[in-house]
Amino acid sequence: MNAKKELELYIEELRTLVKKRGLKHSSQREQILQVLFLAKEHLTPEEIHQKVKELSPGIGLATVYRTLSFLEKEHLVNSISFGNEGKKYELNRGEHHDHMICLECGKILEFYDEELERLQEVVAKNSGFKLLTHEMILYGICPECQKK
Amino acid sequence: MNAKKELELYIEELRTLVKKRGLKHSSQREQILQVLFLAKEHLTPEEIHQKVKELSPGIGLATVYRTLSFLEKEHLVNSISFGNEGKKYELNRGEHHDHMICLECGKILEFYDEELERLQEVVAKNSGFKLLTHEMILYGICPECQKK
DNA sequence: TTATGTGCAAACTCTTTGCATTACC
DNA sequence: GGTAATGCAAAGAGTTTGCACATAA
Repeated sequence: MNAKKELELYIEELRTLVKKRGLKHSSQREQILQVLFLAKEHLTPEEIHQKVKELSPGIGLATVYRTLSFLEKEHLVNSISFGNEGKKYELNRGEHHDHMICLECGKILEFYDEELERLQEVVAKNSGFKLLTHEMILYGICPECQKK
Repeated sequence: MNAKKELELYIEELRTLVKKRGLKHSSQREQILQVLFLAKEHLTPEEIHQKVKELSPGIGLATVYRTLSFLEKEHLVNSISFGNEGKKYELNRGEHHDHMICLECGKILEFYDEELERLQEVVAKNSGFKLLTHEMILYGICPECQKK
């Protein structure tokens, strides 16, 4: 499937969802989704605002925040926060993953390990805790920065 | 070892550290450490400020922030942040653990699982990532809230 | 005595909210 | 036409910073 078609699927999902909630569609929300779709990395609200302004010059930062809250609540995007550096957002592409963050260059790597996921379930169950979601961040030095 | 003696050890550690850095001791820092020592749960800077004011009524919130930064940098305390709810601090009692947070009541449970720790090392190594530390938070519903 | 720590207030950053206006259905 | 979404500006919350004064060494 090519990227354009894939993007259309996400937008379709957004339209369906908006309708289901009795809300109205807006080009701003669609464009924010598009920016997240095209992003190769995790973006801050501010960065998203900058990029969306190329499509809708007049868009306000508040709209970005409102849209991100909505999209996150509806699980179309995920956020990751670390330290005091604020939240960063990424499109929820359906495949759960966790993150490694390089303390040297700030790069965010993604990973997924089935065994780790399974063990978390076990640990939670052993405490009588009903696991809904989790966040695992490994901090360290990425391969490139180690070479330096 | 009784609690009083244990606290004195932490304070001694603080004094040593302060000296090593060429800094000066202060009663405020000592009392913030004491509040963290006595705390049964993770505290926000604001909560710490409230509690320390019982010992030093005139202490300023800025001092709490400055001290927490210092203590965290020196690994005498750990912080945990989730969502937009700001950071919470706990005394570093030397035993690493991770957290489960109840999305219903906000309670923070601690846990430690050797196998999970080991697997994280493996996963990082497989990516050529040099693991230094990590943060794992399981979100869900605690046993008490499930009963309701 | 001299450099560090503190308290206070102002400044800053990130995020949310109120309101008049615009856009969707 | 009626309701939700937007843009703007102001307000909030949390945290940091500058500066004069207090305090430890």
